[in-house]
Amino acid sequence: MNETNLETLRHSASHVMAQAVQELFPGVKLGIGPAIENGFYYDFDLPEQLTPEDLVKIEKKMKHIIKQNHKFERVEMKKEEAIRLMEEKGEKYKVEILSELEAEKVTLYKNADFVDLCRGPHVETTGKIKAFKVLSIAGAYWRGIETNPVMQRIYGTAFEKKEDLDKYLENLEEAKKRDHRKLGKELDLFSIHEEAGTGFVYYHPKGATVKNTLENFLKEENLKRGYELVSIPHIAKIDLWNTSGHTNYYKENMYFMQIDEQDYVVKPMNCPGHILIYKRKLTSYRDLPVRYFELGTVYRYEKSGVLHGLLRVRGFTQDDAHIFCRLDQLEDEIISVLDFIHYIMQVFKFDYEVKLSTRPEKYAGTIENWDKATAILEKSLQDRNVPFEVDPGEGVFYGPKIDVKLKDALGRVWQGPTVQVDFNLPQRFDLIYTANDGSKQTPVMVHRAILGSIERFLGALIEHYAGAFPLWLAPVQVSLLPITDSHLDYADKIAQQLQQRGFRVEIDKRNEKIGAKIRNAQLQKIPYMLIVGDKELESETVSVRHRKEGDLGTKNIAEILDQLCQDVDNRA
RNA sequence: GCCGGGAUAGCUCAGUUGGCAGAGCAACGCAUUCGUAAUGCGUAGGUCGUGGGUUCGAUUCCCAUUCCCGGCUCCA
Repeated sequence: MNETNLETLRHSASHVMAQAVQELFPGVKLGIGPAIENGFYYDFDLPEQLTPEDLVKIEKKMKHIIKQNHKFERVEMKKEEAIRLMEEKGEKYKVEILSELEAEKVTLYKNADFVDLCRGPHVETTGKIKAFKVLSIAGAYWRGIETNPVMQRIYGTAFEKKEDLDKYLENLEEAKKRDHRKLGKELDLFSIHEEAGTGFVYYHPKGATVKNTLENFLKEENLKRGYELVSIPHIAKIDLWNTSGHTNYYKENMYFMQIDEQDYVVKPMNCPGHILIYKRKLTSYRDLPVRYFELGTVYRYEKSGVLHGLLRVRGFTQDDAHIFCRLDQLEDEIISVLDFIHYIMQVFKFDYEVKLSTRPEKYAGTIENWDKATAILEKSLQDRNVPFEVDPGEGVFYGPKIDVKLKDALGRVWQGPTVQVDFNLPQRFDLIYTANDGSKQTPVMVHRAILGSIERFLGALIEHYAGAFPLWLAPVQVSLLPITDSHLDYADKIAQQLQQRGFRVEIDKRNEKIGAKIRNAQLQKIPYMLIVGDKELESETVSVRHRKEGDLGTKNIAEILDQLCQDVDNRA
């Protein structure tokens, strides 16, 4: 079944659901019921609050309707006539939609006694809907506008075949198991504390190890590519943010404080800081491009309801860089950022999709510059044979951008790297460089982040790997499992040898049987377990067990070190 | 921020129609010294998220508040 048909099927299912709800709860007012990416929903205005039990009833009723195999009939009528019909039925939301339609004639779809305003198309009969499930209830503003009344939205999904539905439901289960908040607790990675403030992350030793490993990796990769490390304070006087314009268009997200009758801001972004560093001296055209990199921690106030584990927080660290260059250098810079992104993404085995966002209605700078920059972004993508889609008008007001969406092991999509051209800040801060003719010119600025926020990326990584980090990232890389207490000294000796080579090692010294120690190490998703008993002690070896491959047999120290080094090098 | 649901031991959860608070895992102790996913016995652990109210008595009912969960809106 192709996508259009699946959409039709799901949309038809949403009609059936609305019909079921209407039969079960007379007096319900209908909102809208579209097909969405993984299913469909329908919004209802109901005096009583729906419960999970109601969902079961609704699903039953739907099955009944489907069994009766009603025909979906297309009815065309004049708009006024349709408005009258919906007014009679008391469907005020439908009337609202209809009166905003410009067409003279509208279509309605009818199955049995149920009529709904709808563009269609639909499957021929309700009986065509075979594999479906009602999933959940949630509140949703009418037409998505915050000031509108809240409706009850019921989500469901439908597939052509039962196998597809089952697979989807299994996928949902798998996603639940991989939830980074659950794994974060189970693997002792991080916590968020009520008394310290929601949205602020505390990394435990293991989580901090992963974060630190990621950060070191990024630093090295940035240095390799000609970026220079900078570092800026977390607080700056409000004047800086007045110049940058943030106090204007970003103030809802900023933390303010007053000290000695001076207003200060906790930085929500790093760019103004990097700009001050650029401005410390006169820059020659020969010095460009200047590339400043920082693991910059920023603080942004986010509405309480949007916070979500590591994925949406109030304090986070960006792998942020700002490139100051001449317009004629822009293309090369963009291309090398694209290569950089590609390299990093394949390290983590993420597939990705690319979007090019163009000029929005409100914008800073000249149209000529916008067109030039957009053309350069486009050309760079073509140059590297990166397939991309254009998101018209989705650029930031200060310049066009390239957004990269990561696809994880379950096929879910995450916001990833971003590359943004900026004409606005160089002007606001009067950035200049001296051109070869001695004139003062304004450089172009590029904002880019590869991982985006370390917090969000780490959250995505946990789910991508289901908590089983590859060896180079694993907080504990090797667990030594002595068979009995008499092997503790030997385990210590091996551990020291591995530690000296830079590996993160742990010894399970508990008075437990080997089965229990293995189980614990497996649950902690530790890549390598080294079992040591009498045999190993005598022969100066270890028994190697890999968390995925199981028993790998006996190896001597040189062999296991070799294997570990290989895995780290391959980032396997 | 908005709508709805929640908060009980370190973790996962049960429970009280208002009357001394429960299990498994983890921790600790003792025994056991064991070969590839859980050895046995015992000990300790709680202002039942926080603040008010109703009541002879509140973990339970009511109100407020904080935080969490599912969405909406917004976003890295």
